[in-house]
Amino acid sequence: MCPVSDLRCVTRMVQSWFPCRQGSRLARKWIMISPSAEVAARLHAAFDVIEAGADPVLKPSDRADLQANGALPLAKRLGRDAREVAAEVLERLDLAGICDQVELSGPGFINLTFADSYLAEQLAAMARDARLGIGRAEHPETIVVDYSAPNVAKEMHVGHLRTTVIGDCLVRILDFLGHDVRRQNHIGDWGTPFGMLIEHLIDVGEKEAAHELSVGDLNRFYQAARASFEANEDFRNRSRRRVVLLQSGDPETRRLWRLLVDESVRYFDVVYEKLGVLLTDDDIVGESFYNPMLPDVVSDLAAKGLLIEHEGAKCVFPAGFTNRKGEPLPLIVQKSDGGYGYAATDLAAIRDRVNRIGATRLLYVVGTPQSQHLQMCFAVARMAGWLPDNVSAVHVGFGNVLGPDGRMLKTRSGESVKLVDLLDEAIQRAASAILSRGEEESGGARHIAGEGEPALSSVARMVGIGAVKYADLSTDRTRDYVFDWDRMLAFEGNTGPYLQYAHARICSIFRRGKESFDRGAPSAIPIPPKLGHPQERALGIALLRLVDVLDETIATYSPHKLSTYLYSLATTFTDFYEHCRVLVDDEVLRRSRLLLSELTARVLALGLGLLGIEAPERM
RNA sequence: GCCCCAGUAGCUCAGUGGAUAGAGCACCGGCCUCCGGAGCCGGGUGCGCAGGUUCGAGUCCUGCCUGGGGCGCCA
Repeated sequence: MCPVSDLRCVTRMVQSWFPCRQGSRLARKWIMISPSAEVAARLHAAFDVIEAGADPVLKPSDRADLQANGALPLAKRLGRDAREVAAEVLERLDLAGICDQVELSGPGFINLTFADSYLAEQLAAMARDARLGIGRAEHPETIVVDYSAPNVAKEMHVGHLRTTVIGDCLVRILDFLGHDVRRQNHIGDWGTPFGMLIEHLIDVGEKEAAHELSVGDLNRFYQAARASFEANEDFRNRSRRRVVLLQSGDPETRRLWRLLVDESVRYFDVVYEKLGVLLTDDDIVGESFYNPMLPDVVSDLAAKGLLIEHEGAKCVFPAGFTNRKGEPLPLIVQKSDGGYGYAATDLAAIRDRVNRIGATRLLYVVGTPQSQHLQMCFAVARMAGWLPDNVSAVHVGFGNVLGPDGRMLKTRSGESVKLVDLLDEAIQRAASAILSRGEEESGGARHIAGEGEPALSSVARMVGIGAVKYADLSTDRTRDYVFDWDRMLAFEGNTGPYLQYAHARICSIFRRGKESFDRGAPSAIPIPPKLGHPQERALGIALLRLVDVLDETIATYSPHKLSTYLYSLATTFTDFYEHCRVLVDDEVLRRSRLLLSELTARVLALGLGLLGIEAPERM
């Protein structure tokens, strides 16, 4: 199996592209800008002389720009003095033109300070590149991302928020890094509930049912079906017969089923559109798609001798899973009544994704409660040979969305919150936040007021949806997080609106200075910026971390690492902005600072874009 | 009972085995004639508990405590 760190191709590429004294290999189709990776490559070379493959343990430092701690563990292994080993590394270390200070400190730390000229050149190169120095993967993978997965004829609720937002973010980043990303929306469009739903559809009338479903009144439809099922013996019998008809392919039943699916999908599209995610109808590969493959899944498992019949059910017992009595825990593939469990569908999906799609990596953006189920499916798929060693499967799990009371977010009446209601409230709250800022002396709405009502509603949508997404993507996905309107919509702190505002303010500097830039194109002023002030230098270094941050973000599928970086970049820019006036008379200095400002805006716009958040130029 | 996840400042959260654990919010006191206040400076006995590994532990290991979740035919 590929380790997760395989996606850390970015750093590895840099290391292989910038080896010592092999500058000719720089002539590549695209560039990759990462000063720390450059330094790492040279440190590796120096450490290799002492012990091949020794890790320099390079980190950002508060005592210099970078620090290499690798001499300490290496000295320990060799039974030598750490300062002595570090000194030997320094003798072999060639950082000419890159660092102008390299010093040995403490018990064996190596502190490294970049030469301003090097940083300035790297920033100019970053500005020249439409992709801001982010290269494409040398060996692109085909990566399936399974996310969102709502159920037909059931409301999309707050529980679908995280999978959809996180999954979409990972898709955007992987795609940007040059991988072949395949979105898979595994909707719940099959199973016994459809007998009940189709019978209810018949009772209500097709036209009325289609209307209810397409406008998003899914809860009422589902609950009414459920109520009939529980209250009415005749309805129950009809429903059961209908399930049999559906599974046997009865044309009229299939037509009614298709009606349910199509109307639901139409509604999902409305929600996706509002949320601003990439998912389209082409990404829908529902459970029904795998239905014809299930018998083959079972027979193949049987042929491989993995299937064990237990209490009438056909099961596989992967090693390492036990139940509450300590007995082996089965993955039930076929139920005792002959029906297929969802495990069978998941196994069929793995086979399909590996064989038909040709995936080398499978990501499942699914809540942590499903962890055991997915691990069992992966284990069985490996036993069956459906998941070869060169294909990895990863559960990208996430925690719950909690209300202010610290419990799962619910409405006052205790129902789950409709996702579409939540999004509408976000947009409405954003609009009033923007308007109330406009009433203050120098606040925001007047800056877009001239563009009329559509501009306000457009910005409100970007800010409101962005706030919800950012709140979700700015904390470690494995933890639960508390949903708090006031905090996520604040223009201060680590929030979406703050970052959007930072971006808009930089755009404002350009407007005032009668300057402009194109966020998706090479800069018009790709000059090496002056880094004489500490704040200019700090901003430059922050900008040059972008590639490393994306690398770290995708290595653990943790969007919050990108969020944290963007926030720190914005605060670093604020410090620069306070100390270094951009629109000065000195033309050289003005262009230099405009370049730093432009790069910051472009990094913010790109980073927010990768999170699935839009960055308006005015707000 | 077994397994998984989480526990860091009053609150919400960062924190690659490295040197003195950081932000934001809230609170108090000062400051700023300035590109849209994105403000600035000062004010804190915080890593659930106890062991262990290590030159070095918020981070790794073991046990416990607390909270959430999962544990055979729903998906």
